[in-house]
Amino acid sequence: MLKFEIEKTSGLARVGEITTPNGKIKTPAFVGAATRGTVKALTFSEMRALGSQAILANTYHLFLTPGSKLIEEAGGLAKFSAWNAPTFTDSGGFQIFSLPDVKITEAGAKFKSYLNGDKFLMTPELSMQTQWEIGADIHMAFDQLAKSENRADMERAMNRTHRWLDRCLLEHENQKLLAKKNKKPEQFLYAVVQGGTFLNLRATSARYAAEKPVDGFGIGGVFTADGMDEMLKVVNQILPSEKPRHLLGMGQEPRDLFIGAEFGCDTFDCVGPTRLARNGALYTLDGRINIKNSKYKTDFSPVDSSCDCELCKNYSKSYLNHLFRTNEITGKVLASLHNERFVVRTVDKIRAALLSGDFESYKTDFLSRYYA
RNA sequence: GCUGGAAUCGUCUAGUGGCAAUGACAAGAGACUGUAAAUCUCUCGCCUUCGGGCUUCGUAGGUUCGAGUCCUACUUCCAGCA
Repeated sequence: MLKFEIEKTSGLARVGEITTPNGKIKTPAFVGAATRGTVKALTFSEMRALGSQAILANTYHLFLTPGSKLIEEAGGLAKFSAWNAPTFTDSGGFQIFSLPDVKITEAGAKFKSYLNGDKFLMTPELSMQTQWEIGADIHMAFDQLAKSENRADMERAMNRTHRWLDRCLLEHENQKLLAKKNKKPEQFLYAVVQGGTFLNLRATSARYAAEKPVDGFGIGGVFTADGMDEMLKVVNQILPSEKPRHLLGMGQEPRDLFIGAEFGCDTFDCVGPTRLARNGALYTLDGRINIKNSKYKTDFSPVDSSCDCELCKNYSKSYLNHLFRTNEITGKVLASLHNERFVVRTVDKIRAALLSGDFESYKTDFLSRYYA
């Protein structure tokens, strides 16, 4: 069983520490999105320097290239990428939802490779096998997101997710035995809770997952902070408190992190910070700015004077504006560094505030300023 | 000096009688939440009560119902020859 120690709780919120074979994660924590085994535009030494504790890669992408067997041969994702710290893999379930031309049956999802059009069938079993080969510390169960907000669709996807979870667990147990025999480090499985915006479906899904011998939980299918507090309240009151919970894909908006932590989520991952950065949108305590705007051409102040990242300590908005206008790679690097630092630090401060009992005031101060 | 060729929105460019005029870049703005995303969308002559109105394709004339497109002259640039 995955080791998760809770240091303090406050309502549904908790401060804790997850121990993986590749190291510890102090929670709540923001996990960097490293879909292809890299956080776009950043090196892992930069990620470490900005305080990132863990990364999340994607089974689908790594399955296609370079292939999970190769990563296994290289010694697993943490070693292959030289990240050498805790790793998660997403199951590929999200790709069923987001890619065009995916056919879903009870068996699994027929994908078409975006690289060369090759067709293959991703099943719960194959996802588990692939994740074991990739060798991340924490795996996500292969799940299905509904393609509409329609209740019937949502319920169907949820039920399929549950049936697939059982298959994932069976395969995971097989892989666990195999690993033991081969003296490979243990790897852990999170079940994924679905149910969309329907609170009773969420409750059903949480109850289903709660009874399974999994190591933790992913909460999936969330796309907006609207109603997220109510949903998390329902789900996290049902999920056993002694196991960690990961809020899948949320964190582009700082409010997501506050709501997520307050209502009992321990880790977050999101592509938003780095994608926004590459596209010129930067977080500041006073809200998001678009560094490409002409008004920054002659603004020689830092992006966020309270930020301790490399960008804000050394460079001006004017310089970053110039890098973006001239499409210099370094602009995207510095912006990514800043945004990633911003979210990591925000979650770290949430952790500190929970510990000191100042969460409410920190939250109010931050959100009222950011969304003013 | 002669002989060809060319001048179109900030730049390059499409356009061979129905055109406020193509495309790219630049510029201005917006979007982005388990990443087929260093991507995508919108605006980009002036004015507008959003119906439309006005002024545009080097300059000046002309032909034509209609000219960026055809003709004449001029101006500038390019190439070749002297």
